[in-house]
Amino acid sequence: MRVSDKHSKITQAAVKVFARKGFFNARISDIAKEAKVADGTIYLYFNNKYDILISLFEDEIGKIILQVKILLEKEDDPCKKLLIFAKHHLLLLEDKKDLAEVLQMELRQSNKFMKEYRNTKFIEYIDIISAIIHQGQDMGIFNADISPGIAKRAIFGALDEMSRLWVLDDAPHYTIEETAHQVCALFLTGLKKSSAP
Amino acid sequence: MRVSDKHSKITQAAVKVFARKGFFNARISDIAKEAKVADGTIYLYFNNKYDILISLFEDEIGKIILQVKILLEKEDDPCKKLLIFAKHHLLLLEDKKDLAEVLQMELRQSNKFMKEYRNTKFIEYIDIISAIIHQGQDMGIFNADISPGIAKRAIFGALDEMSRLWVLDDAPHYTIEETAHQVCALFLTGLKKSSAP
DNA sequence: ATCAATAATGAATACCTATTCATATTAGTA
DNA sequence: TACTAATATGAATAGGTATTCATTATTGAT
Repeated sequence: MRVSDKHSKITQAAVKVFARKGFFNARISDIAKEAKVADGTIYLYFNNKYDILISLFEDEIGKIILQVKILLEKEDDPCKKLLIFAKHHLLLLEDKKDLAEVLQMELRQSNKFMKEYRNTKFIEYIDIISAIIHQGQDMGIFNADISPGIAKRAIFGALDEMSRLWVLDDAPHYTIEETAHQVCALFLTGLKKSSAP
Repeated sequence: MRVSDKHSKITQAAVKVFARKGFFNARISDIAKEAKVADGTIYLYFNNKYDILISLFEDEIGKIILQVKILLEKEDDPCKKLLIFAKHHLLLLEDKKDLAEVLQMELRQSNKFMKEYRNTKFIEYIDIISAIIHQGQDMGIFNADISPGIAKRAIFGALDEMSRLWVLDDAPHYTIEETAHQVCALFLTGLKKSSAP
């Protein structure tokens, strides 16, 4: 078995265990059992428990960034780009529920206790949104007095809160498609009725 | 010293300690020391460590709900109501940073591992937003095809993500006032330039 | 001042788990 | 096949902490 296979086996196991029990309640032995390796083996591939979480995050969000950037390349309209981003973000919950839960709940919290970890991957991810907004503003489609720095956070926060709804709730009330459309409509045209009916 | 004083002393100490170290890294003895009581005393007022967190949440969010509802009572315009809510939400970070951090980071995570805890206080809090949206729709000011159930989550998520920015980042780039206005503008009028200039 | 409650204490208990490392297994090579 | 280096093992280590409870202090009524 190639080295990378075992590394990835442990990562995948960790995703499952962290999703099920949370980072702090997860035991190294749980992860080892799930990955079908000995406890000690984990320390041949990771420095410590935190390192598993960080490493997992870097790897997985890296993949997500690549995927969504490829999808966005093909599109020019910033409105449609936003919809693509929203759908892709929400789709993670359908495709990789465990991973979505870990990114949602665990990573964010751990951030706080690892100030040294600057989490550049996360910044790279949300900067995809601000790039879309900038483009829309440059094209004259989007309102120029919206701050992309605030809007990117607001949009990410909104999408992420929708995700949390699904993570916590076993019976989702809306489909991903529907939710993505609603959230985009909200951010694109706003709550207020357009003054010219 | 009245019973309720000690209960509240422990709660306040727990807020500080949870904010500083996080729920899982916080020790009962840390809380006891901060509250200037013996470790065992805590168990006269709370069943266990989780109970401190839950209890703290119920008490504090209860107060917040009361406060914001009083503020909203005096206002009729749903747009202004939204701004009041947004400001009030963000203001918590200025007024009670520790509490804001705990509500932000700790509680949410713990939720998942306490499925039996339905967190009705949180629901009550975000339902304030959907009530505002409903009102705006009834008054014919807000677009009727926006789902208040989705919009309440999106707006809460956006505000909460802005909060997280401040919790994690020591040097905030925007003021609360500015952020509240930007977020409200985003949700009220949207990114797109109005088609009738 | 005396006496029950009532409240508070903090050392002891009882249990848990990340990490290490001496040992064993496997893979690669000649 | 024999040998070496690279991998893997899992029991033992070393450290940690939520909770309990026998004891002590406080309170308030008589």
